[in-house]
Amino acid sequence: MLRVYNTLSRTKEPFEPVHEGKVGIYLCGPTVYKPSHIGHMVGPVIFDAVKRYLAYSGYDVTLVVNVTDVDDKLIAESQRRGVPMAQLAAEMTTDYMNNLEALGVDAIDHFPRCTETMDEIIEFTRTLIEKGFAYEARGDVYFEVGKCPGYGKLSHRGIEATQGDGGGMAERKRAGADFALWKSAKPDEPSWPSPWGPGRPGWHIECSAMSRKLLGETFDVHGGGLDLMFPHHENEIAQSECCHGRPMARYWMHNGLMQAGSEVGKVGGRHTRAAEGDLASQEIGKISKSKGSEPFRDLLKQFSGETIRFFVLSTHYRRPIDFSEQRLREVETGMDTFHRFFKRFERVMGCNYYNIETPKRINEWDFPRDGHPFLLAVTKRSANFLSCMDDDFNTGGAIGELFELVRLLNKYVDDENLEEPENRTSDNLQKLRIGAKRLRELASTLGLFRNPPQESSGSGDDELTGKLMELLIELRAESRRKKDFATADQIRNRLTEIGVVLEDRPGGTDWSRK
RNA sequence: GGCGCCGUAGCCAAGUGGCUAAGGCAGCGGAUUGCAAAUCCGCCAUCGUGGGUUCGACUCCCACCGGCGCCUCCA
Repeated sequence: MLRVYNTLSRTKEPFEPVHEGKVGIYLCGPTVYKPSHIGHMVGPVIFDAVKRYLAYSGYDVTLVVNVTDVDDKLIAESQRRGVPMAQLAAEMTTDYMNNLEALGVDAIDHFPRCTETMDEIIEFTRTLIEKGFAYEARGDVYFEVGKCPGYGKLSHRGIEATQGDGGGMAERKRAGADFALWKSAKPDEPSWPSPWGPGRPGWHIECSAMSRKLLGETFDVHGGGLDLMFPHHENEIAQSECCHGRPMARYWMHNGLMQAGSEVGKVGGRHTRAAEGDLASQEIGKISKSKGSEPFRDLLKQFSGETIRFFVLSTHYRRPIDFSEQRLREVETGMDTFHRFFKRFERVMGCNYYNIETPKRINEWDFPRDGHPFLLAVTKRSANFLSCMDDDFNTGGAIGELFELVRLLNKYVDDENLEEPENRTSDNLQKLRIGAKRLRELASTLGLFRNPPQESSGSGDDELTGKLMELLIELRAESRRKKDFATADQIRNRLTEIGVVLEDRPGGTDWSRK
């Protein structure tokens, strides 16, 4: 039974979608005015995994992530750079999409743009005026917070605590807490025609309009970073619920924010065991435009998207996570265990791990329960994995079970001595396949290990390198046969120095980089 | 000041009112190996501090200390 933590109630609640078997998720996406940094990627990675798991659990899931391509920051940046806003937005949207692709985030169904939702936004705004929840003031339209019963129920604030007069427009508002639905355009600003004159949407209204357009008046999950809870989400609720007279979303899920030490941005450098006191003294804080942080695409030069994905999912989504390159390196080391097993699987089975077909839905489990200890252990760990995920998407705990699964698989290969071809039987191969399949199936729900990592493609090295390695390995094998270990070790040591690792196995010697 | 979060081994990180407190990284010992690498086995925590509730708390309550977020169109 899946349980989800709902910010509205501050408790974990049983998950019951509005329409049986279907789930609609809306996630607040980026304002595309600058290249995205790692903080922007946390939400997409988490909700991509949430969707995968829900789909695996049997739901028909629709995931929507909006792209804000009209906004004050966008206008400011386009003026600063002397580039049309639409062009800037297009560039930054491409950057964002590339980053998502690198992370393996491909479960998002719709990316509505603000500029493409203008009719709905205007319509929404007009309805709010008609219903008396909003008022026009010299070309602006404001939502009247005082008219909205229950305002503040998400962030648990009273209206009196929600002052903040924006920038200079306070005198047009009836109350300080009122917020803009529509902003009149200054002469040099991009604008869209409206019943109130040329202007652009306020920050919050697009989400209300888009979510209704794509998911309906009441949908299942609304997600976003913790920092958006107030005022953004609070205002979305006010707009949508006053307009529709019914709940906007059943579950509000807020992810913790990525934090960064002063280390962020320092690429490369020494990474020998960092001195103990070093980390403690670092200033930790939220990643934001003011603190600055490197564009995500630059981080991708150092770490694979999958490493970053693994890193993000290794912590529970509601908790803050500290970014550090050292951490990422450690994650890489951990992931190697999986990648090595996948190669091992291929050696033993003669077929590619990444080609194993896995069930898309949990009810398609086809696990023989014949009481074999290995299979029983695999089943136990698989069940634990599901329990973790069912408990408010505890991806950290689930990943722990994944490690247990690889251990079990490696142990089985060891115990059965499957590196030696003569020990392979259809029975033990079959069991190994079943176990590996389960690992792949579960990891897929987190979006992990779906495709081979870049490095291990083998084709990355040219033909000459391959031939030369073959030669060296052959020479070394010859030396070993003659018990000339000095020469054999010299070859291996020299190769280690240049970043090539040799591994001797029953079937021969393998080499790999790094 | 208001609202809220967090403090589990050297580091990261799950979890739980009583059963061996997951897992990862690092480290140590062992099996394996000509030696390695990889893999496997084993070792490595009384859960910030002080009270309280309870037959029993790391888990619930209170206080304190320490770290952090929002209250500013920052995911």
